[in-house]
Amino acid sequence: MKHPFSIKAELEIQKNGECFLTLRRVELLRKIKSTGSILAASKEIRMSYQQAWSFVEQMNRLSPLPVVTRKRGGINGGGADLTPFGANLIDRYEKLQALHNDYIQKTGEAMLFCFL
Amino acid sequence: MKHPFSIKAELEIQKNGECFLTLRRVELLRKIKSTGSILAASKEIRMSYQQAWSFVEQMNRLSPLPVVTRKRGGINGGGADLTPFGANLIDRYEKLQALHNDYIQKTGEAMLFCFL
DNA sequence: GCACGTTATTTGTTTTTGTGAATAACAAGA
DNA sequence: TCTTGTTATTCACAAAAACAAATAACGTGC
Repeated sequence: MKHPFSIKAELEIQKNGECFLTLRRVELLRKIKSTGSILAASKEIRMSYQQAWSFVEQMNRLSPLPVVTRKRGGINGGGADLTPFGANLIDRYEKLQALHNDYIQKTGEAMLFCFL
Repeated sequence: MKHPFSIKAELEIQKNGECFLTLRRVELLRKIKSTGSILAASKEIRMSYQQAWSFVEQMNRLSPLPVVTRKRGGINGGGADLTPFGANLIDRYEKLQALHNDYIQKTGEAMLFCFL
């Protein structure tokens, strides 16, 4: 039997105080990788295309190297994909997130103690 | 310091998915303790009284024990103060926050690596 | 009873944020 | 040239959150 309290802490990577990477954005990147399209990715994770596009735009702008490559027109109307740098990025983020979850889970007990 | 990237992660304590405690709320609680008034506290941290009041209301509602005691009317028109439980709460939160900041600082390096 | 200052509550406005729809731009292939 | 499906862009609307102001409720001291 546990108390109904829990601790949440989402990682956010910033550049100059501007948001660069979050869990939601990594989710988007993962879908872009698997679908090859910003439009398809946004639909799958229930995000408006415009927001998905602006996230990609912002990440590319803040990043020292491009995260997503995009092309329009062509064989299938165009598409998008991750750069190797972008793929590396989500790997690192997910590992860090996993470590962080463990940490929160463990140290959070000390806090949640007082609710028993 | 080299690259302009940084990692942020704010602790949020929830009950049944509802927000119970955040850094901002602890800040409010601290000011309530020092001023003895929700109104004065809200002014000092530049938060509207209504928001401060609703935060206090929500925290008290979610907490197993009251966090803030309030009275209206009386000698100085009324006032508010922390319960011992509430005071204990901000102590724990701040310690946890400090530990967490250390952790983020340390493990974040592994992530920020790839921006060099 | 009246003044005082805070809590408590309501109402309307503003600001922010996200969304949906519509459209242009694009480049390959038929 | 025409079709196709995506990226890129704009605009108006919707939903949510924050805010300001006004007002009632309260209890102590005068």
